[in-house]
Amino acid sequence: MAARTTLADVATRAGVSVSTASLAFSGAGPVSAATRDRVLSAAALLGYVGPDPRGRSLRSGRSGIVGVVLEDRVLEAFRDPIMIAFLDGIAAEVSPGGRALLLLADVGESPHVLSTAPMDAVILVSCSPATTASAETVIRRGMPIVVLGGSVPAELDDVPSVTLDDRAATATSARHLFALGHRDIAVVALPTDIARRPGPLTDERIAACTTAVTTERILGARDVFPDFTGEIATGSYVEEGVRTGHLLLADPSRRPTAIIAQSDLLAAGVIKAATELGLDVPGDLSVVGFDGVRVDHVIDHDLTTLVQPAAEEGRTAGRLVLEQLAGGDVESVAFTCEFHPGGTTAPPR
Amino acid sequence: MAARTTLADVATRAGVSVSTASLAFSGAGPVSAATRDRVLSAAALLGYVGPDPRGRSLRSGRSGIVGVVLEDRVLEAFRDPIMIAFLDGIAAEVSPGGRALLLLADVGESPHVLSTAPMDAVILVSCSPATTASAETVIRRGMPIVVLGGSVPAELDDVPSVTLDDRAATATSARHLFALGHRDIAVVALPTDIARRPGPLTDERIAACTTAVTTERILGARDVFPDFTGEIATGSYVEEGVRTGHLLLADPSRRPTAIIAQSDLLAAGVIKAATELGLDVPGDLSVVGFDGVRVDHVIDHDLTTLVQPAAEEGRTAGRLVLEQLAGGDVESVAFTCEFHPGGTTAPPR
DNA sequence: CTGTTAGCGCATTCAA
DNA sequence: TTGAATGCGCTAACAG
Repeated sequence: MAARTTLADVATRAGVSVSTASLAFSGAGPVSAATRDRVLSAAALLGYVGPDPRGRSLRSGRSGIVGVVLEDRVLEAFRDPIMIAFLDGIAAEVSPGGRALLLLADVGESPHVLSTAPMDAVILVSCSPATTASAETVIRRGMPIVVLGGSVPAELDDVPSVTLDDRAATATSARHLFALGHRDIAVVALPTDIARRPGPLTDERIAACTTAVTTERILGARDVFPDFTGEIATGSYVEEGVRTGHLLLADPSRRPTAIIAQSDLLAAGVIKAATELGLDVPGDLSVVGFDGVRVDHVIDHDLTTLVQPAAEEGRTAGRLVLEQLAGGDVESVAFTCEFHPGGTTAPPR
Repeated sequence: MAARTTLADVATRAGVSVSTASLAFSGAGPVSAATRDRVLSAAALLGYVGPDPRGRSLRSGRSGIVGVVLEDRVLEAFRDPIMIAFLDGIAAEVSPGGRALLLLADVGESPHVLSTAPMDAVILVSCSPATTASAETVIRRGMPIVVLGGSVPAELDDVPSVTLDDRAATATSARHLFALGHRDIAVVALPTDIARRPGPLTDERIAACTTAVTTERILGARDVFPDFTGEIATGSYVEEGVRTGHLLLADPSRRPTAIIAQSDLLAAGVIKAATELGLDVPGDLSVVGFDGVRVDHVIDHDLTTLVQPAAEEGRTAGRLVLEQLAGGDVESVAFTCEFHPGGTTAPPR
């Protein structure tokens, strides 16, 4: 590994000073076309690709990197298309500035990276108390933070965030079911704690819930149906919808007429479970989802759901980061879900 | 934004020299427990999180970042679970060392990042000629590279890679179909060029194919069936399988008895198309896939397919990177697919 | 328009 | 076991 050629080498070769060479590359200052050409061709000759980011970032104080913190490991996090849409939105907003995304997945496993990784700012995606703890590290580093995804944990109240009207939105779909005549519903909930323990959705579990999104969506259902049963899933996966669906639908004598699933993947799973049990959706069972992810590959229904503008949320999170990096003051942004009445809800038999 | 506290501040506060403070943090050198404690508590007092990565990386020459280059933008790239598995494998291998992944998606759009992003090494995932062009930049930067995913484009022959026996594997599933008695098959191919143009799979298109994976898998089918028709998909998506499936199955008089899909998602789509046309799989049509991704949410079949060890490939790519960073010489690794005989193939009617 | 001068924050020599 | 000095590669002031 030969010694890397540096800007100084290029400058010498071109017969100019280092600072001039620097300006020639950054294009920031006034450099005559002739000198720039000389510098650039000298660089080409020496195989110099451009200023070393290490020196540059030490000097400028900027790395051009935006960290994206995910609670889960990659494999789990990206099973839910909503995550991919978030990330895509962030990338779309941030990349044009020449910035790149540092993926910090499963941060609970190695919290150390948060204090050692070179970044200019951080976006916390769908965080729970587990990640908010490590978020303090980031704050101490003096870096801008934005929280993205669903509701914001109370601990991060003062951090700019991109949120969703989880409660109101869920209440909308609940009212839709109520208006259709449903009185006996069940909820398939997202995880309520970091351990992702499954189990019946009891008042105790609800009270102990540490995941803001889950709580809010439960409250939205409560706003319309004061009383309902439910099951807690271990994550937003189709097979968890199938599992919980079977639990809720197995006993015909205690079978709800409608199920509110807290994600589209869970809803798709519930519908599959219902079909397996010989139930017709929406004839025998109404199902609503949440997210507005397209699940038509999975089920042959047009799912009644709440569409969240995931890509737009991602972009907004990116924008809030950029604005903070530009020195601006930033306000949280709240998005609204749009109710999509599909073909999976109908009056109860 | 107050001036950041530096290691020097901490050292002063602790009444030691900067170098001692440095040692106290890195733990590399001999420091008495007493002094280390003094340094650490001084740091805590000042809210010092740890050495600034900028200074550290300039000095050490290492950023602790591994770049992952994806051809597509995030939204498209991660629609295929195989990509997620790759990334998860890479992260699993690389994270324990405190390293993080820099996601460089849709690099064609902003090739500049490749020469400006702080990285120690780069993994090119499923690259085509489009990305190999920009790979030269990385090579000129003197950074280790590993190519991951499918077959390697000829241009990157000399770069260490993690490959798959695409051709031999496809030949295996083709022989399976042949042994069942199929003589009239069709292929649903992955994109053949960067533009992802769809269309019939003609000899011209095959000859002009710039995607190594696609070519290899076509050749594998050719090894058994010298002659077949086919359609080119615009990507590894279920709906593309549906679309191409309809094209291939619409005309009953020219309907193949079996379809080789170059990915499981495409295969799932083909099966959906067949079902929509009232065909029974495998009764009226046999279908094989490729990848070994679990698509049982999408179709109610146990897909006959070729299982590639995606997570293992990702891990290996990560390992090859780490070994190169450690100064080691590295050999390419070739993986083998395992044929999984599922329930979507049977003798033709 | 170009050159000179200073560090950015840290890890690593080498001495003490 | 600790401290003093040095420079990693670059950019931003300022002076010319």
